[in-house]
Amino acid sequence: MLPLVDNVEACCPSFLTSAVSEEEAGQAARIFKALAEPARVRLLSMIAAVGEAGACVCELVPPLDLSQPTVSHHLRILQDAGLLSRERRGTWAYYRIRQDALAVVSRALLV
Amino acid sequence: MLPLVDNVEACCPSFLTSAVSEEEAGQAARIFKALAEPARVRLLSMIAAVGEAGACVCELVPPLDLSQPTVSHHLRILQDAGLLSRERRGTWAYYRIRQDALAVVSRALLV
DNA sequence: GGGCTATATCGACAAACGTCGATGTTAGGA
DNA sequence: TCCTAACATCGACGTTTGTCGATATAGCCC
Repeated sequence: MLPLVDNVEACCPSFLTSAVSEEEAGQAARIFKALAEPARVRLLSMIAAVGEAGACVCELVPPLDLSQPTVSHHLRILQDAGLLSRERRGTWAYYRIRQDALAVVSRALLV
Repeated sequence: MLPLVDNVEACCPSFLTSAVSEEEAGQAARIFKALAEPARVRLLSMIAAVGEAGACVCELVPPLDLSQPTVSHHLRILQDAGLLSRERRGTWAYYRIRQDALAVVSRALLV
């Protein structure tokens, strides 16, 4: 699936200066929807905390009190939204924050 | 209902510097949930666009293709999240953006 | 190849959510 | 006081979503 945020400039202009179009609102809402779940906020936070090294799924499952399939499900949603990138190293999968994507969302909220 | 964002300093420290607690994640997620709907993004955008004057419900219903009760429902969710303030003037209800609340959310997303 | 480990996908189910029409509430005007 | 207008709440319905156990896939090692 195509990430919702793949280009810093293309998406989500500040919707506080002038009314956004129906399409822009839909794109913004889909990104916010990815963030609209405590488990996903914690995942994003934990992954951001380890920085460029990336966090593997095996580190992320225990802190959350959720099954491994559920954690994989949430990671996929964050990745589909363009907020995470995924990299395989051997048997493990490492997730990293896409800071540019978060910057876009952050900027969209400012006047 | 108590707004989720009623104090700029109290809520939502940046969750990108270090892992947030379970409770902080829940608070952040509830705010993002309020934004996780195209109709609500458009409402927020339209209300922000008119500035301090505030927007009355009668102006907000026609552009969205939704019934008046549904629009009232969305406005309530945004207000409960602390993103909007409401004021009655005669028969009309005027909604305004709470910029400080949006600033909190925006800052939480930055490194 | 066979077995083991890490992760992803599938199918199902309950809970949450968006939507509407109908109705309630509040305020202004005749 | 009665009527009308603006907005909010209620009750119901279909859809979406989070969750799990079971299963599939991918990759390492013996």
